[in-house]
Amino acid sequence: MARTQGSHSEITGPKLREAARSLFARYGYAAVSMRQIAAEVGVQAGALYNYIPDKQSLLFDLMKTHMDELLIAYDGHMRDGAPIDQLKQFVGFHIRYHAERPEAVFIAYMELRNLDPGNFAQIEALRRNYEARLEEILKAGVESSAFQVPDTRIAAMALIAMLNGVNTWFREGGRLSMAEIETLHWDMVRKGVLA
Amino acid sequence: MARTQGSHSEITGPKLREAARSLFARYGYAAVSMRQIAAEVGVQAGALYNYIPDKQSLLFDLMKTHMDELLIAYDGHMRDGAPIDQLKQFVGFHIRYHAERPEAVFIAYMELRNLDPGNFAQIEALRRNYEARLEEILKAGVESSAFQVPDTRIAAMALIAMLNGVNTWFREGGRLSMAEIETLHWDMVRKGVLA
DNA sequence: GTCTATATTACGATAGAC
DNA sequence: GTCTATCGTAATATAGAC
Repeated sequence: MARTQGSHSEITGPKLREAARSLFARYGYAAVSMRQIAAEVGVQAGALYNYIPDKQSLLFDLMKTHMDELLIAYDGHMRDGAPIDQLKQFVGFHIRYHAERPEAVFIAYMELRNLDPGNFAQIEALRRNYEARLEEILKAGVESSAFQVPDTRIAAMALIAMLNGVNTWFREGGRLSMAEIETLHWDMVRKGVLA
Repeated sequence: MARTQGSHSEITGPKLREAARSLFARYGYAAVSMRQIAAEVGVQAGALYNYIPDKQSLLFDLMKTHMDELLIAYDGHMRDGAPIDQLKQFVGFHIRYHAERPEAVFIAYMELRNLDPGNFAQIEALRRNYEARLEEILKAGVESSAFQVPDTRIAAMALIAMLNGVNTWFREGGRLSMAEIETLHWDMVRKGVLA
């Protein structure tokens, strides 16, 4: 510690993203200054521009990376099975994956309006992509008569909204464990879509 | 029009709140300047301080008023009945009331982190108050064996999260009417809690 | 009650030394 | 790659004229 000058490209880059993720999640993109981020990283504000062209790119990078990783993780996690099994996998994956990275999740849906139009369109496309994967499960369940869902699009959005709710209040060490919360939600989801 | 000076206390006050509500909802509290609000109202920025002590008070006033009115409207809307009927009333009330004032709703849950600590505590108390009313319905239903809900607190939060989801995508004139959306959600809620 | 003008502070971003 | 210093702009809020 205590070195105030010198080259640190391999650590400053990641630290910059971590600091921005933490601060944006807590105070919001518009309320956080480049100077605050720099202080958290341990450099002066000007030094940040060796890593990013501007503040907007930093926000976009965080959101794009989060969505890309979400889709990759989802595809790696899912196994074949009946619609009811796939739905259970989705619920478990969604709750746990999001609970493990609350900051990125929070930013991804609170800061959409602070994205430039072109950036917004890209993130929106990824979000719809994820939503569509749940809808496909619901559609398959309706076709096999396992589910009774009058409108799979609405149901997919409603279920994701419900599952996202966990992220607004869950804290490690609270009254319920993550596993219990998962069970309780799966119970409601299952009953809600079953024929 | 075209009068650029003079007294307008009876219209400027409400116009100020309307402008702030609209701009905060669209761009976020931190991203909106007093000058922007003043331009929307049709006065200079300094004139706004005849109506509010500072920007923070303006945000708090919008959120406090919204929550107060929500609770009053809820109490005026609810009628006695079996838990299942009360739950249906809650779902209908919540979806419609929130759909009618999307800006205030959006602000009420996106701008919580921009409230000063004392203001935050007040709004949080009102929000928990509203949530508790749904939980009471669920508890009554469990006691009468009409509902099977293992954890009424979690279920209340999950259901409200699901219903709030409507506000993030509903637009008048879309594929589905408000009544259809209400029916679809009631269908899921009902099945999700029934014994 | 609103205006113009301004005090004070902070912002994002850049330039040039090391 | 990071520093110090700074450019140009804009923020909240206030003062005093009308």
